[in-house]
This record gives sequence, C-alpha cells and structure tokens, in this order.
Amino acid sequence: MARQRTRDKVHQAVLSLAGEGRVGAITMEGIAARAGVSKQTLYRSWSSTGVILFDALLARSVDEDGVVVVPDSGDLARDLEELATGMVAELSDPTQGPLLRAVTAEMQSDDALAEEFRRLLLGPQMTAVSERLRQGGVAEPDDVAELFVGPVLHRWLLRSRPFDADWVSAHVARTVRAAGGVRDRPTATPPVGVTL
Amino acid sequence: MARQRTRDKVHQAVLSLAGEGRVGAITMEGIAARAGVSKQTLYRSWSSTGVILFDALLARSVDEDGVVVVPDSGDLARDLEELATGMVAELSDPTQGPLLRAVTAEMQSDDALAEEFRRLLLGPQMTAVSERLRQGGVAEPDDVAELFVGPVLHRWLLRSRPFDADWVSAHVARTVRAAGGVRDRPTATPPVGVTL
Amino acid sequence: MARQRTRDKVHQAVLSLAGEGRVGAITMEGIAARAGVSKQTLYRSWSSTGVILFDALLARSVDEDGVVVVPDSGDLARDLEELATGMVAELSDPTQGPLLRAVTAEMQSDDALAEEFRRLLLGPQMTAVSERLRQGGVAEPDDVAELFVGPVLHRWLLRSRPFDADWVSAHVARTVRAAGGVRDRPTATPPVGVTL
Amino acid sequence: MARQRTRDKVHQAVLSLAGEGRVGAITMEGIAARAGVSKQTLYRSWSSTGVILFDALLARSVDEDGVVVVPDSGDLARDLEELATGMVAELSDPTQGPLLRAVTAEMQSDDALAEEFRRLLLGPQMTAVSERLRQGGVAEPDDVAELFVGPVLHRWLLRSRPFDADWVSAHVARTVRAAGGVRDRPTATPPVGVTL
DNA sequence: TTATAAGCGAGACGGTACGTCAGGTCTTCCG
DNA sequence: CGGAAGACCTGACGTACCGTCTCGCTTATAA
Repeated sequence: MARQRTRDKVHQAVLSLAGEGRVGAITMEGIAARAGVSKQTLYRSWSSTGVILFDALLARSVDEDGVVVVPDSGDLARDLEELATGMVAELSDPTQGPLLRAVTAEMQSDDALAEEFRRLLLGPQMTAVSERLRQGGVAEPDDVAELFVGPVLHRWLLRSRPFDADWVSAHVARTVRAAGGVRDRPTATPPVGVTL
Repeated sequence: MARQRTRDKVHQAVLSLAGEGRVGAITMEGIAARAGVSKQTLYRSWSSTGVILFDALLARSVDEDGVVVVPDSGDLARDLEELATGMVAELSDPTQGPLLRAVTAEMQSDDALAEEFRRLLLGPQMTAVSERLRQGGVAEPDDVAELFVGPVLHRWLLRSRPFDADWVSAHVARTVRAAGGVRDRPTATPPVGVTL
Repeated sequence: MARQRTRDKVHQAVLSLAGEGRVGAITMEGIAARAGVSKQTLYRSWSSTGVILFDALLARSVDEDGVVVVPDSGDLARDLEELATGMVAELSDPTQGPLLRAVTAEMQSDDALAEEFRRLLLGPQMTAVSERLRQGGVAEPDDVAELFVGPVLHRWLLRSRPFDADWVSAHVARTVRAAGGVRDRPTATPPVGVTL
Repeated sequence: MARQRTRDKVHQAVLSLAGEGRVGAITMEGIAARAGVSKQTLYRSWSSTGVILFDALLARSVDEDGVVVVPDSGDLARDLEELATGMVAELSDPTQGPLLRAVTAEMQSDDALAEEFRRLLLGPQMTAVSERLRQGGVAEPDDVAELFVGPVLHRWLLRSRPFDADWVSAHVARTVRAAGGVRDRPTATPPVGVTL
C-alpha cells in the first residue's frame, strides 16, 4: 500500500505550508491540495489538522531512531546549558517553532491530541532530562526537570521576552542551585538516551 | 463604543458558554445568540472570539479597582505558597481555567491579542510577584518570578500532572533556594500592589 | 456541474416560492432552505437569484425539445391573435408572470443576465414571430414583431391597464394595418418553429 | 422647517450617485452619507430607495411648471418623430436612463410605487400623447399611443437593439399607418399640454 | 433674554441576507 | 478496487444594509 509514500507527501506539504508562516491558517483542504492527495485520504489517517501537524513534527524531530538524546559530559551545568540552548534553537526555528505553537494551542481543546503529545514527545523528553539530572545526583529529578523547562516554556508561549545566552546561563545556575548543588561524576560516561 | 449594558450582556454570555465546557467551540454567532445581541455589535467592539474571551476574563479578574494584589506577610516562603495556591485555584476554576486556556491558545496565532494579554494581565501580575521578591531581598526578582511561575504554567498547559499541595510547597522551597535564600524583613508591611 | 437531481430540486423550490407571491423577496438562503440544498451548491451553479429564476423559467418554458412554436394556420390575423392570447395567458399565470417580472427587473442591473435572457428566451421568440410574419409576406418582419409585442409588454410591465380580449383583437388589427396588410398563403403549412 | 433644503440635498445626492453607474447599488445608507443627512431623515420622508429615485426623477423631469409638453406643429408624423427622438434621448441620458431603469425594476415588486409612477409620470405622458393623436384625428388615440410607445419600451427595457434615427422614422410611419392614416389640421395650433 | 422644545446628525442596535471558507461525508470514475 | 476528484450539507465567517431607536447639539420661537 502507498501508505508511507502518502505520509511523506503529507508531511512535506505541512512543512512547506508551515514554512510560509500563517500556521494557524493551515487547513485540511490546504494540506490536501498541497500534497496532491484527496481529503478522504487525510481523514483516513488523521482526525484533525492538529494531529497532522503533530505527526509531521514528530517525524522530523525523532528523525530515524526514535531516541531522545541528552548530552552527558559529566559536567551537569555544561550539559544543561547545551540542552537549553538546543531547546531555544528548536523553539526559534522558523518551521519547528510555529508548528509547536500550533500543536500546543490545539492541545488546549483536544484531549486526545494532548495525550499523544505527552506520550510521544513531552514524556520522553522530560524523562531524558530527569534521567540526566538523576545521574548528576539531583534528589527530585522530575520536579527539577520541570523547574528547568517551565520558564523556557513561559517565555516562549507567553512571548514575554526573547531568549538570550546570558539568561540561559543564569537560568542554569538557578536550576542547579534549586537542585541543591551538583554532585556529578568526575568522569564522563555515554550520553543518556531514552527510546520512544 | 459599545454601551456598558451591551458589554455586560456579552461578558455574561461568554461566562455562561464557558461554564458549559467546549470553550474551543465558542463562536461569534454563539455568543451573539446567547447574549441576545447582533453579530455586528460584537464585531463593532471585538475583533475575534479570543479578544472577547480575554475581555470577559479581564472584566472578571480585575473586578473593580484594577489592582493585582500579592500577599506580603514578611515571610516570603509563606507568601509564595499562598500565591501559588491562588494561581492553582484560578487555573482549576471551571470557568476561569478554560477561558485562560482558550486565550492562551489563540495568543499563539494572534500577535495583537498576545500583546494585550501581556500588557493587561501577564505584565502586571509578573511585576507584582517580582516586586514582592525584591522586597524579600531577592537579587534577580524578574527572573526568579519567571522561575516561580513557569513550572506552574508547564504543568497546566501541557497537562503533564495535576497540582497538589505537596508539590506547591516543594516548588516554593526550590524557588527560594534558587533565589539564593531569603533575607526578608522581620516585620510585616502592607501587601504589594500593582495598578493595571 | 450540478447534478440533474440538484437542479430539479432547486427549480422545484423556486416555483413553489414564486407561487406563494413575494417573488421580490426570494433569496438565496430561502431557495437553499426550501430545496434542501446548501448555499454553496447554489453558488456553485448560479451566481444570483435572478439567474436561478431565469433558469427555472427556462426549464419550464422549453419543456423538452427546446423549440418555440408559433401557430401557422395560413391566416395571419388569426395566428397573431392566438399568439397574443397565449402571451397574455403566460404573463397572467400566477407562477410564470411573477417570475418573468422578477427576471425583467433584475435584467435592468445585471448585464450578463440580460444577455442570457436575450440569447435564450427573447431572441428565439422574437425570431419565431418574425419568421411567421415573413411567411405572411410582411415586409419588415423584425420591426413589426416588435410593434406587435411592445404594447403587450408596456401594459404588463407598467401595469397601466389589464388585458382583455377586445383589446387583443384590435391590437392585432392595428399591427396588420401597420405591416401594410396581409398577403398570406391561401393554404396552410406546418407551424413555424425555431430551435433554441 | 428646512424641509426643501433637505429634499434638494437628497435629490442632489441621488443624481450624483446615479451618475456614477451602479444605480442598482444605491442604498438608503449610501444616500444618507452622500447627502450628509441622517437615515432617520430619509425614512421620515421616503419609504424606500425606489421612492427616492422616483422623487428625484420627477423633480428633474417636471422641472418647474409640472407640465408635460408634446409638440404640435400640425404635422402629426413630424411631431411623433420629434416626440420619439425626445424619448430616446431621455432614455439614453446617462443619469435619467439608469434612474428610470431602477424605478421600473422596483415597480415590479412595489405596488405603491407602481401606482405613483402611473399617477404622476406615465399617466400624464400617455394622456398628452393620446391628446395629440386625437387632435390629429386618430380614432383610438389611447391604444395608438400605446402602440407608439410600447416598442420603444421593448427595445430599451429588454435591451434588444440600440436606437437609431432610421428606426424612429420607420416606426412613426408604421404607427401612422396603424392609426388608419392622418387627417391632421393644415394649420398649426399651440402645443398640447397636460398639467400633472 | 432665556428656557424649551422640535429638527436633525450621528450612530448603536437587533436583524436578515450576503457571498465565502472549511469541515466532514459520500459518490463517481479512472488507472 | 483503491484513491483522486469533487459534489454535497453543514455551520461559521465577516460584511452590508435594513429599519428602529436613543442620544446630544443646534436653532428659533415662546415665556
């Protein structure tokens, strides 16, 4: 069956539409037209634009192996800074960012989508961060992961202030302080990974 | 433009519709019908459902004096806990919560709405929190305010986990630790207020 | 585009609405509702109520073969009288009359509709009358056809006076006189027909 | 009070709007705006756009004395030709023509307007023509007047063919023939007039 | 001269219809 | 026989006018 072929065309169409701005204006009809696919075909596999956007996002962000990678150099502060910088880059990406915004918006009124989002994207990422923190000897790694990620989300979703490198460093410092200091291993081990 | 009588009818309609769940399904036509008002009248004063929802929210949350009040007992940890508990209560309120969700969602694709939100709601609130932190001797009060509020937003918007009292306490403790400890005044002063 | 089934429903709806008087109050929404059809479906095939009314009129008046028939008994005066009587009957018909009134009214401000009207309804009819006059040996048949039809239109559109049988006879006599008398064939031939 | 002043402003506005084409698109709001008058003032004196258009038309066509003038040189054919030429000129006038079209259209679904039209415009004009024909010894002057005017209306309203001088002459000849020939006075008398 | 009421502009208001867009479903027909 | 094409019903969009209804602001007489 031409399923994968169709998925690719649809993802391609979504990314190209998203790249043109106006992510909020993406419609089933628009995607169908751009992908050269019938509306019926879309509805057969996805129930709403939100789901399609999320699917496209996922296909791109877990590129091949379905693994979330978190840096693990042995220096927690350095790793957190790298992590935060990566997040900021993704959120600022002209394609990824708007897609994530749209999905986050739709989640607010679509429970099923929210569930998928948590299960396939948010959960693994939070787990990976938490795991890295536990490696570093942090006591309540889940909560500290939240403390680390929450302010980034706040700035981004509420658009309060732009990101800059100084803020990222200071934020890492605060997070580490909140965690009760670092007791990281002195020697490096392989990076932490979580399979989706 | 719109007479106060009309505004009241519209806000009333929005709240009643929001109370019935399905906030995502609120439409201009639905509001007009419920309020007993014509569509033209809505469009004359508000440009989208998002703007109306926000207006209704604002009218309700700054009831009379347009002032954001933050507790100030002299004990920063206690005040933050009270503050967080209040936020959680609002976010969990069956009317406020869904309205805020809807507005936050629409902000993602409506820059003007986002601007208003920041100017009239988010800004004053963040400023008030920040001000209380400064009173408590916190060094970078704006950033710490963000650190305090961000994780709440994260849990709520991404619906990762429900709120509970223990988490609130622990979160306050982490925030205080991240702020570098408290050097609060020993005696109470009047609560901090910020006029919208 | 539109399926025959849809066209039939629409024509049916128009005729039923027209039969209820108030032809001037016929609207796209009204037709859609009565026909059990969506507005989109109407707009897909017809650009205005005028066009729909005209289409319904046409569908009814050229029932099957798309031919305009003019009597041809060999006696021009008798044929013209029959023709005029038929016209008067149509204009007085409780469904046809109001429809024609409405279409004529809309033609005054819709050039495209006027063009269609001329091409598909007025033209063939005038040609058929003219042809019959030519058969009767009338010198300038087009102009005399106009002389014959014009006063009927005048009475009807300007609502100056009602039609009666005596007037019809006298009008035919005047027309024949204006044509310079009759030199009709003594023997009957098949009636004149013009294909639309 | 300042009634006449208002009427003038309104008539002025109507004529200027009519001169811009799109007579069918003339609205109460448009007239009010152009005339610098409130809608209430319009509704106080006129019940619909059709009535206003007709009023403006009337104010212009019976300029001062409210009299319809028909030429009366003693030569009926010549007078009819002059008359027809005048009618054609009016119907072709870039302001009068469209106004008349619009009024004629609205008459089709507004009985009260139709009645006024007949009483104040059509009636006097037909009577004047008929009177001139009677002067010329025509037997059934009312019907012949109709025979004379009808075809002009036919060409104009149904937009079948443009007017030209040759057609006018031929039409007058046909009319005279239909009337049974002319038995006009050899000497001229004052022109026939009918007071509105 | 000052109230004082009538005439008027401005325009908010509840409506109806407009013409368009997209959401989902169902049918047709081609490869 | 699966999928592209697209007709179809539905419901909401945002706009234009409708006809009614206050509002204040002239302005021109009556107190």
